[in-house]
Amino acid sequence: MQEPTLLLLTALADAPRHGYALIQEIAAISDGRVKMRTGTLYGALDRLLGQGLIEVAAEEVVDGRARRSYALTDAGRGALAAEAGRLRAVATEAERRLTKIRSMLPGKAGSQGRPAAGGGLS
Amino acid sequence: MQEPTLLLLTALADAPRHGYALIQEIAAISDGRVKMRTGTLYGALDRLLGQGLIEVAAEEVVDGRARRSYALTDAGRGALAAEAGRLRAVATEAERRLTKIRSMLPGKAGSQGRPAAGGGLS
DNA sequence: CGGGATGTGCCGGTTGACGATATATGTAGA
DNA sequence: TCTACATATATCGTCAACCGGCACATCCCG
Repeated sequence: MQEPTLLLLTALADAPRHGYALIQEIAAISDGRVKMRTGTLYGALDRLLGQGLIEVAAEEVVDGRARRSYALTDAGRGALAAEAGRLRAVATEAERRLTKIRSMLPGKAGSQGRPAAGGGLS
Repeated sequence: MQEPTLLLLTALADAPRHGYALIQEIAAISDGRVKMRTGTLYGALDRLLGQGLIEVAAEEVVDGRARRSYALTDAGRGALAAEAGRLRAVATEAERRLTKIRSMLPGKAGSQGRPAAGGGLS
């Protein structure tokens, strides 16, 4: 799962939303850094519908415009929770390693350079 | 940046490593869930070399086998730190939203359903 | 009447991940 | 000895996903 997809599921995590609202919500979540295009959005929406991670929550007409709302399914909630946990673990591990190397003085770091790789993440 | 690439940079974050060691390190980091193939590895390595995020740290011959070690550049460290921070923020936000919806009792959750989306992430 | 916001949808290009495959040496077991 | 496996690097073609761009339609404001 890539970041746009993660952002999309995150934007749906607390309430059902329709496509255009998702674009704005994702911009808000990412502090304006990610401006998802409609090509990405509707492609991902179709894919996630096919995977059963989201479902169509409502199809209404507001001011003459069709508006289709999407919601997370239980599978989608599970997938999002698993993905978020995994990514946060990797991110934490990356930050831990970056911090560690900064705390080591330059020159002859041999013995402490490679701390037992296994089991680091739970 | 996708997850395999993130894992690759993470595996290089505390010490230089050569290709085959990276595959094992990534398996360890991900608790055995990610078994990176050589196709993915060397493709990503070439790409990251081109982007200046990693560099060749050593080229030696051990037991008749060529062994090329890679290390993170300063740019690579910066990119990894930025990426890890961003992903952790999104993951945390996803978990916050998932938790929130679970804490709400069914029926008439209208007023608290949509808390000002902006600024949530710093 | 024009432009911008709202709203959904498709198409083609590019990138990156992946499985398969090739090559080569050292080590352990049948 | 011969075979299989771990170590080690590298290339190829395919496929999924993201992305920019475009098209279409309605509403509001100037």
